[in-house]
Amino acid sequence: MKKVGEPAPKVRLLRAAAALLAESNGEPVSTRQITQAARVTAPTLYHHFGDKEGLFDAVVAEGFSEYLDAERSLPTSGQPIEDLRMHWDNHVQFGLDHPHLYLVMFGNIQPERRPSMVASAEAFLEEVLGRAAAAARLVVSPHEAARSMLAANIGVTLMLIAEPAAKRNLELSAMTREAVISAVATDSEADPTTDTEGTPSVVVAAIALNAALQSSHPDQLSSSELKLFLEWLQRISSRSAS
Amino acid sequence: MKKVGEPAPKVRLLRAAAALLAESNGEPVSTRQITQAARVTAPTLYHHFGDKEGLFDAVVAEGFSEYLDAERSLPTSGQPIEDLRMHWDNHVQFGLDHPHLYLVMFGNIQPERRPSMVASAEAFLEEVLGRAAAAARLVVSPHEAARSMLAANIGVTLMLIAEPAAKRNLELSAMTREAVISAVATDSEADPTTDTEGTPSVVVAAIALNAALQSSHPDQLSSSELKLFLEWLQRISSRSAS
DNA sequence: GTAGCACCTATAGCACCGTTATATGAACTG
DNA sequence: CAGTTCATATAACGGTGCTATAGGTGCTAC
Repeated sequence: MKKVGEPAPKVRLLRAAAALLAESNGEPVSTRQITQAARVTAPTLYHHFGDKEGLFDAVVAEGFSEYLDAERSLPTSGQPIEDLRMHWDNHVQFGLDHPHLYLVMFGNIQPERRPSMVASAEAFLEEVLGRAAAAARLVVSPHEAARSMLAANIGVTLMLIAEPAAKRNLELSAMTREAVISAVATDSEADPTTDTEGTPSVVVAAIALNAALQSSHPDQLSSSELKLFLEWLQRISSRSAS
Repeated sequence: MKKVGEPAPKVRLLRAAAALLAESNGEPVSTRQITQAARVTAPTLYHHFGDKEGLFDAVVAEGFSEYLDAERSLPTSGQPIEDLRMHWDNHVQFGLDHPHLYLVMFGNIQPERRPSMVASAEAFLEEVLGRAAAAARLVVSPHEAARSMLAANIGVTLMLIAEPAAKRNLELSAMTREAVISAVATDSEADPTTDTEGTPSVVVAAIALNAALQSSHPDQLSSSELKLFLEWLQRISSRSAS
């Protein structure tokens, strides 16, 4: 029987390691710090996890399962393309919420080391894309689409993590998201052969107009009108889910 | 007793560190290994680089300068969009050639740590995109286009590095490359209405947004807001800005 | 020359790290 | 109760990043 008030040493080790890794800004965390924070001595760590790396792997595995749980619990809107946007945004948000964990999960992947978890994430995204394919909205195979989207998603998230939180510009995410989605799927429900090249997505166009307006202000709108216009433009550009 | 044909200890340390880092598959490399390989004792390392991290930073800095040299020495084809493809592929190739270095350079970026080098890479890409913008082939500002392209480029390269060399599928790169480029630029010849150098004109962007809004209406704006928004958009589109 | 003076390198050692051989306690099984 | 197994603790080993101190080395000034 476990005591209710206090978690088992194994759990305390996991939590202490996760907490210390999250706090200490990427600098290495010693086993002594961890065991002390978990109020446990060294051999306990090695009894449960075999290794320092084993403990860290367990932390990463928990991070992945948390991420996958969040992904799986996202509702299905019925519009496959909209679902893609939701999952993309959820991925980015997870990275920004757990930056250090994310760096280990997606930024540090060694060849032949831990493809299993990333493969799971990829497989899940492929599943979502399978639904888009079933709705005849995909122009490439779900497998390739998933790889491309995940790659871009990771790149964007890493770049957002790397820059100071205050300066983060989520338009980078929205813009790249629309770029990849529009290359992989077709927006219109109708005939998939109709090309979408002539009309770029609303979000990209809104971002472009927003950027253009920064350098030259049109004289067709009064300043108050322009202010409201820019606000609406911002709303269209960011299109934050929820 | 100094041999003339032999590089200085500082250079030997740099080369030994780079070589050992490239060989030992991501596992940590000790200062003792490095100093022994460079046939030098510990204090020499600390005299020249102050720190183990200082030495590694120097290795990374050399990697970056090698990368930037390669980028800068790429010929200019005269077709800006084609240049973008070339630089994208060069980036990927660099990553596949120096996987461990690349992981440190682009996969491990800590917030507030070393943005200067990545910023240089971004600035250079922005420069290339500036030429595309000057040819009126850009739909968004060079700055945002550079960020988006670089993010996707990094994500793709990391994913390619992570999988076994035999199984690497470069179509992932080509596909994502075209996705980002086509979202950021237009393949067709220049539109004469474009006037500004860095960013496309407000009018062009407004027309694009107007067209995009015809096919899909955003749910961020109420119908009454949208009506007014479209009217203003029409006004901006009708005449060129001051 | 040689005295002074920066520079660069070596000897030897510190404090810390990950890890483990060994031992002790607790909990269940018969 | 004895036997077995699991979980934790004591104490220590070799390796690591790093440095206080001291010793060459090549220069310029006299």
